[in-house]
Amino acid sequence: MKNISVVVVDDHILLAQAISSLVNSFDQFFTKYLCCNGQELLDRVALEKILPDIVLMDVNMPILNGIETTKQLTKLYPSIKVLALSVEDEDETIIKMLKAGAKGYLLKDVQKTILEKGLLELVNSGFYYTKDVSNLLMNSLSGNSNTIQLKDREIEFLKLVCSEMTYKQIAEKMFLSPKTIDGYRDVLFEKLHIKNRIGLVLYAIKHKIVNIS
Amino acid sequence: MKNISVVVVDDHILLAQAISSLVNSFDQFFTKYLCCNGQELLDRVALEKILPDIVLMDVNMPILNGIETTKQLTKLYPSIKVLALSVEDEDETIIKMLKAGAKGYLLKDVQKTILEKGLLELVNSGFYYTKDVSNLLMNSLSGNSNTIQLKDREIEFLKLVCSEMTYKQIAEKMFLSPKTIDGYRDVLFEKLHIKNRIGLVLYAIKHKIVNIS
DNA sequence: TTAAAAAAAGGGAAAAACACCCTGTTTTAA
DNA sequence: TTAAAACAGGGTGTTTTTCCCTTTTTTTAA
Repeated sequence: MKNISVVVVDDHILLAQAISSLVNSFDQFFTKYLCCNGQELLDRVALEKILPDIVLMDVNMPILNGIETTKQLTKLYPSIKVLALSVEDEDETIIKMLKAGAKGYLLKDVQKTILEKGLLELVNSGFYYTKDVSNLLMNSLSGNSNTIQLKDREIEFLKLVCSEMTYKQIAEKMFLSPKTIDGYRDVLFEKLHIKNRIGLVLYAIKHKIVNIS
Repeated sequence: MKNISVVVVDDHILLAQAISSLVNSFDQFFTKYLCCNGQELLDRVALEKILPDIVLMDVNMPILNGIETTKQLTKLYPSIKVLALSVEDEDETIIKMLKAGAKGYLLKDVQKTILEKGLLELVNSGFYYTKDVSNLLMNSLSGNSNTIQLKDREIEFLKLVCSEMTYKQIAEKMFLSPKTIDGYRDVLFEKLHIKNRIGLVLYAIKHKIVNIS
């Protein structure tokens, strides 16, 4: 009966164990093992002869986050089905996760029956999208993808903006002229419909470009 | 055997159910019911003849958060033991929660055995503190409590600082002269050892005075 | 009830941020 | 291979922020 193996990846051990306990309460599923972060999962899977059927993956994790982990995992082992499980309901994050190869995305505030249903669907159909996620996907794919693309250098700049440094000091740190920094700032103001540096800080934090720990 | 009742309060239903499943796997404990937020808990408890023994309370919740809920709950029903369960490891939050009347504080990244131990201790001793929390309490009580106290108006100001408004606009919104706002800012710079407005924004976000949703 | 403390308001000036103009060079893509 | 886009930088002026001060008003406590 219990023939479908699940691996739970979550940096909060108690939560991982709790979810594992829940999974074990489902008829057809059992938890193979738990991992505290993405790196641990990749290391562990690499050593295995028999791969897990499903990985229940948290998105926000230290060391190697859910998105990166999913990217690498699905590339190396396309047969493993990743179901993202997160508190994060930002469109951008969901899209990123699905692009990375996740076969479904569940918010942590769904009912456990939904989780069971999701796992079953994943086995039967190979994917599972809730209505919300489907709608999101539709909008995203129908040209409406106004995902603002930031360049590497802009992201680097944004990180420094979220500090008490002046633009002059940021320029020094990036080995650029203060004038160039002026340019970066103005471009971002335009791109993000923002008026001042406070706006940049709020944007960077909201979109997790920097992490205030 | 299963004679100690536990109520789980967490806004993420799946997590509440998962933790509940875990609790039910412990010998002496059973989950009485789940709540999605503090208000729901208070309403429910008010209707009951037999109170739960233990409440496993998340700290960050919508509608009525863990701290406020604990305050009210322990005031009305001192016999109920609240065990805080959170991802939050900020000293300030922990102190607040314990001051509110929680009998223990567990991080969500502990082992499930610790949870079981905590629950047992709670029943036997009436409280359960991990080593970390004990140390924190010590430092906090031994005069070393340099918890920076912000005034209501300062908090109101800080919230507005975390927006794209200029100080002049903030002054208007608070019905004060821009010069008074200058004063507020300078006082906070001094208090928080900060150099500029960006510092204020970072502080406010880090200490959850504003919530970037 | 009076002295002290805190809150509110203000003047002035330097520094930083912002806005808008511009010129080249280097990459990228049609 | 050529046009467009991205990148780096310059000049100038305005606004906002920051940091000195001082003064008035309100609150608090002795």
